[in-house]
Amino acid sequence: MQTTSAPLATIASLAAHEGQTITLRGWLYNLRASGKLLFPIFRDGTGTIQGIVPKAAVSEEVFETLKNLTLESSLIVTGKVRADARAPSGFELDVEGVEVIQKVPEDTPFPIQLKEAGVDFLMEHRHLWLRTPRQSAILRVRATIMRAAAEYFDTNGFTRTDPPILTPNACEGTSELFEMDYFDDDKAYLTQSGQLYIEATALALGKVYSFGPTFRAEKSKTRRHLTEFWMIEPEVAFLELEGLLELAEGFITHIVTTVLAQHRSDLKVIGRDTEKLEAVVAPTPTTNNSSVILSEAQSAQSKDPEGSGPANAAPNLSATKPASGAANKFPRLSYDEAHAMLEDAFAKGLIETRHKDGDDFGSPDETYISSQFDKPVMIHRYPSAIKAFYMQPDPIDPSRALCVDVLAPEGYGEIIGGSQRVDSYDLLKSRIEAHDLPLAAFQWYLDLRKYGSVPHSGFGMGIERAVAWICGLDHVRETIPFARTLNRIYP
RNA sequence: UCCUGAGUAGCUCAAUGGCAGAGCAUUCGGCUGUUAACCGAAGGGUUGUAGGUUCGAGUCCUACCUCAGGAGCCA
Repeated sequence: MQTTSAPLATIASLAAHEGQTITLRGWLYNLRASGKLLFPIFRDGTGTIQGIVPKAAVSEEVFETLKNLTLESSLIVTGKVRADARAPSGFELDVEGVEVIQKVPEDTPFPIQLKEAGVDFLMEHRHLWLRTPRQSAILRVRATIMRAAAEYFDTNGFTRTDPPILTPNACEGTSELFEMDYFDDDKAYLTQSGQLYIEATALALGKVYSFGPTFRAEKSKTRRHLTEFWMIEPEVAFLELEGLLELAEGFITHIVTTVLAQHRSDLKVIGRDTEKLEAVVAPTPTTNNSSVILSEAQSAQSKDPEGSGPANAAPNLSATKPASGAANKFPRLSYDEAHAMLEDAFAKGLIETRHKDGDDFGSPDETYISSQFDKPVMIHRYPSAIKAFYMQPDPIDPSRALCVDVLAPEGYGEIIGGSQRVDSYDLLKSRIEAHDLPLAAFQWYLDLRKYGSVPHSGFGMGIERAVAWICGLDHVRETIPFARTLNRIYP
């Protein structure tokens, strides 16, 4: 077998090798046989292609080797690339030679079947499940989402400053944190957010972001929760809430645009309806929709360039607009407007439980609200009482926090949570005390308000929820190579 | 922590309280254009665990274990 004489190629690049004899290195994904004609399907990590092996066209050895080969055996195959209308990808491989690297034993066949399988079984075999085309496609899209997210900040003047993963204590209690011994008598906790630390780096560097894993020991068992997940968090000095909303719009728009540009075929394998994603990044039409008018009024305020003081002097934020110049506005609702929408829906019998004014929104509430729009919806100014201690009160109504939750469309729920931060030393100190948090542990955080405090804002986006939404998945466990959930830490 | 549901062949699932079954996978045989191929045959079982009711339990009862979906909480 002269399998190494032909040039190496990947399946994804076969269109460029039509008519040539090439070598592929990969695995046997499936095998069909029809008498003296074999149809092996090869995969190599970049895609799959069907090979054609007529008994009369190859040596007895090659035919028998392939005929008896087991699924997921590793191999090197040589063949000629030929366009064929019958092939899903448009190309087939006329096999000329094959070299088996390792044959999967017949008595221990590859456990992941092409037919249906249950969640428990698949998760128990996650290390092998990853080989299936759909799972591979999801991981490729995830990689692009992570790259595009970092790229958006990298090209807009942000400096990446990653916070520690081991932290001395919680920012909001320790019950949701993973605890571990830290030498002698100390305890350490796995971070649940780098926010407090990047507030410090933002005041050092202006515009910063962090990107890394975070951990929550919440006993949540839902399609939206992992105990270990990745979060990307920007934090910007001299940025107020309205600017933060624009930042989130530009950020999400860039990510979705990039995925649509680079992963059409992967999204097709995953089964994603890309029209829903096109709608997200479509330039905002001028309409009479009240929430759009509201958002334009607000952004007009915040865009006032040298206007009302240092608070609006966020540097270069115009650079975060889409390069095309076309504005992509997401609908914006205040907490009160969202509550009114839910009241209306309850009155019409569209939701089962009535939302109580002053309470946070539940999952069914978020699902209803986001289903009213084809773009992500931004809900701002929640009651301070149900939000974190570090959120700046709205000067117009101090009972409201200058915060925002971004809900993904199609019922995917919250993917971004952010706020303008308290910048007054005295207010922050009283908030820490009111929340019964240990003042000593927050001394460094209070220092940030003592030495040149400025208005500043930031948000965090959970990568897995964003991937689940963009890929149209029904559970975040498929968005990360090895999901960590309440009941599973294997493999 | 609470609510709901599910555990039967390697996988996905059937089985009125009365003989433990099918499809896929595996093995063997057939088929020169198959698209999760198809056709024929074979092997494959401590019905999650421990008790209980009954002439008889996969099926009914109790406890426990495991998993799933949801609530709360969050990204």
